[in-house]
Amino acid sequence: MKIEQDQLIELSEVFKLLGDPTRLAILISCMEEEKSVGDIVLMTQASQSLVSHHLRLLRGARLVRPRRAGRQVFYKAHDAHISCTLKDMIDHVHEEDEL
Amino acid sequence: MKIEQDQLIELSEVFKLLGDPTRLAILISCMEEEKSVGDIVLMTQASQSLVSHHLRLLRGARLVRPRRAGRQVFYKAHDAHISCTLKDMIDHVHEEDEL
DNA sequence: CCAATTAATGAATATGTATTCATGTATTTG
DNA sequence: CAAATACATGAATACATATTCATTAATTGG
Repeated sequence: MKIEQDQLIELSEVFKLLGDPTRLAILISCMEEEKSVGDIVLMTQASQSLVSHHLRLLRGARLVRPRRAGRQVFYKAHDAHISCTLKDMIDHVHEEDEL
Repeated sequence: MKIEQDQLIELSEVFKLLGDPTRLAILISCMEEEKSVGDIVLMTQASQSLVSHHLRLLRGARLVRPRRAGRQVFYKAHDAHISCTLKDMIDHVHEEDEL
């Protein structure tokens, strides 16, 4: 397995973003359908401010993308590949429980 | 996508481990074949101590497994699923470069 | 325009963690 | 057994980052 230094860092930065439970929950919550920030706040039980901060990071890494609709902003997982990888790993975690 | 709180945390802890470039490099370096700690030190250009510390974390999460042979200890990626996910994402990073 | 709602931001803090340095442990060889 | 090699560990430090609090910006409805 070969990998350049740049790519290594790039990759680890994505993992780092997925490595916080709150942020991971946020990403998962808008993996299948668009969710408003308010929705995400409710689902994750995190403060509005914290959710916004995390969303900014996820946006910055292009892991989610925003769509403004009136005063609400809807977020959705940006990349299908990320979604699939996530689903795979979630399934993996589920399987482990069944052993 | 449903996921329990426990699993969310478990999953984010795995990502957190992959989220450090040095540790990710270490894991990648022993993804296909066993590598001694010394080999890993050479490949990653990190200090022996740092490599050992990271290996302990990776061991703790069962991401790698050790095998002692004389004075050397060989490490290898523990789980095929992790390896596959990693390969997928590395391939993904490669593809992005070609766009 | 004003008030209300929804989201984003900046600064401050508290906590976590990557890295180093010095040292300790296991194993082999002479 | 002594010395050398290969790896692990603990404490200390430096750095990063998650979270909160207070405030600001954007948008809509009255």
